[in-house]
Amino acid sequence: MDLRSIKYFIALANELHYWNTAAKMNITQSALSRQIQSLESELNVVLFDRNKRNVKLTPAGSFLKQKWEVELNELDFIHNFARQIHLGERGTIKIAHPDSISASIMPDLLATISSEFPKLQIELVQVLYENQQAFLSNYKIDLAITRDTNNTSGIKSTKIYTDNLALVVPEDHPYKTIKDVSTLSLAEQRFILPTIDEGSSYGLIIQNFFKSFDVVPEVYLQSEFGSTIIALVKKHLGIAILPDSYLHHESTGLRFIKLPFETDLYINWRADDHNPVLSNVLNLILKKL
Amino acid sequence: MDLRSIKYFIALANELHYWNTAAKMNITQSALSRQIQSLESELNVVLFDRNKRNVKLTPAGSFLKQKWEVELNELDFIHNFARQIHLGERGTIKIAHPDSISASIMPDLLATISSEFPKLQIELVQVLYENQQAFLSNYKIDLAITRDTNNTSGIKSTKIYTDNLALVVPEDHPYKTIKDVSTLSLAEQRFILPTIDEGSSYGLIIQNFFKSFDVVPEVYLQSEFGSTIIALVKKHLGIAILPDSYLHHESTGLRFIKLPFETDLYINWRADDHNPVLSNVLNLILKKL
DNA sequence: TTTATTAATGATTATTTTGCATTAATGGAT
DNA sequence: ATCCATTAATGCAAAATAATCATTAATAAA
Repeated sequence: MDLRSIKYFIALANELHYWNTAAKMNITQSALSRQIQSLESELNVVLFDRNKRNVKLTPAGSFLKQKWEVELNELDFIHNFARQIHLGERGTIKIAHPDSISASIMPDLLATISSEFPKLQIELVQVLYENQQAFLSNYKIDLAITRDTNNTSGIKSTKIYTDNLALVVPEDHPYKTIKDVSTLSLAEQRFILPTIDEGSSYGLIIQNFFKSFDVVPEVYLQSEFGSTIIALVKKHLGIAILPDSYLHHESTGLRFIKLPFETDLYINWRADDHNPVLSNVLNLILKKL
Repeated sequence: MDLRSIKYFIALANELHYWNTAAKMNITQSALSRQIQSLESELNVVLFDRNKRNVKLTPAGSFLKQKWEVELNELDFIHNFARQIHLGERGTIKIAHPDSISASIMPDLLATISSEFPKLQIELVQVLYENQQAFLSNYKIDLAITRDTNNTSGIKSTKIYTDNLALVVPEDHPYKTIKDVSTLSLAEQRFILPTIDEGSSYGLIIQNFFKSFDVVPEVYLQSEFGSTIIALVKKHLGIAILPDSYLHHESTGLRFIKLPFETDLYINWRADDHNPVLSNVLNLILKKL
């Protein structure tokens, strides 16, 4: 049963006149007549009471007109919706991102995405470093923003941002600029550092910093979460090394001393993910870069 | 867009294999492939992610599968329902009937109809005599049971029942049988009679009764509704003449004296009404007669 | 590297739909 | 009553659409 013939039927049910309806539908009266006939024979329902002069809906026809109008509308809506999904304008995307950028580049990024695709639902997730890759592979997240490149096959990565490392100290700390930092004084500091995983390139950069001063830091506290680290520094429990982007967080009572070491931000996604939502968002991010 | 191709789509979405699906649907793989392609191009939505080896639903395809399954079910239900209406098994019929038969032949009639067409909805209406014809013509009722034949063009009538008139008196009334009734005593009675309309054949019969006794009755109360009349007779406010079928009503405290005058029952319907529900019901009634 | 599997596609055939011309029924006008 | 205009159905030919068969091309597995 063709939806087109149902549309013809509804038009005829409104006009109750074959010639007029056929004209409106841009077909001949003959074609319309046969369309209705085939509908009737397919349904085994007489739709119109008609003689050579008059056309009138039967009770069954009147019932079907009512119902079909609703159904056609519904289908129309569904098809439009599907088209939006196809175009990547609808749907959901789950993005994991590190805490450090939640106040700096994330707000910009989200604003851009949602102004370009206002119907898109974005879910933000904080995922522990060790789980990120698995979550991506298992479709628990669609996009991961990380400070490490991903070497897994099936996952693609691109660098999207670079920021400096900064030494984070309380406002009353003797370190005012980079020039105050020396091997001697560094060795006396107590450090609060992120949990550094084996082979993490982010961890490597931090190690490089210490190596450049030929110091092995006293690390007495570790946390995965930057906001925790910041709170601890504020309470004079130590000093920290964090990406510069934390400056965007609430940072009164703290001093960020920019260091000549850079840390990169990458986005990671499944190479074989053809979800149009993802490619749209990806394109947008890469275009903005 | 053909519903058949949507069914193919759903089958393929379940199988995710063209050859198997084509076999199940009794078409060739080539035909199925082209059906899906034409669906996709008509919708402007890619339904499956596929290469020469694998078939997988796209997000839009998966959405459509869900939605279309529901819609197809709905349509199926609608079409079946329409078929039943067509066959006159479903739908509604509105029947007007006089009060007098609501306890005698109506229950039988309704039982017959609803056992034959259990899905039929029957609406019973009490319509004032003067409105009956107009209501029928204006499609407010489909079937009118009356005590008068209908002379309007476009309305068909058939007699379905005949019953006797009866004199209705309180149990303690001196009239015990027809033999007690005389011109002299009749003239002393106070009568409660139905509102008698100009040209009503039912009214004519009642007039004939009085004429046969050469009496002009004292009518001091008139009511359209038999049950009201009966209540009044019970309270000794007068005596009445009613169709015998009122005997089936609650009638303790009353005596029905059968009179040698008959009143007929007719059914009336629109001559041009092709509603299958009506013709079914009509056939049933006429067959039972 | 070879083989088996499998979706797509070109060419042909079959089916369905359409348009044109005509027919037959019917309501209204004379 | 009769004729006329209107209008839905229909026979036939043409056009459009869909199906089949045979083949191709990609690819996962042996």
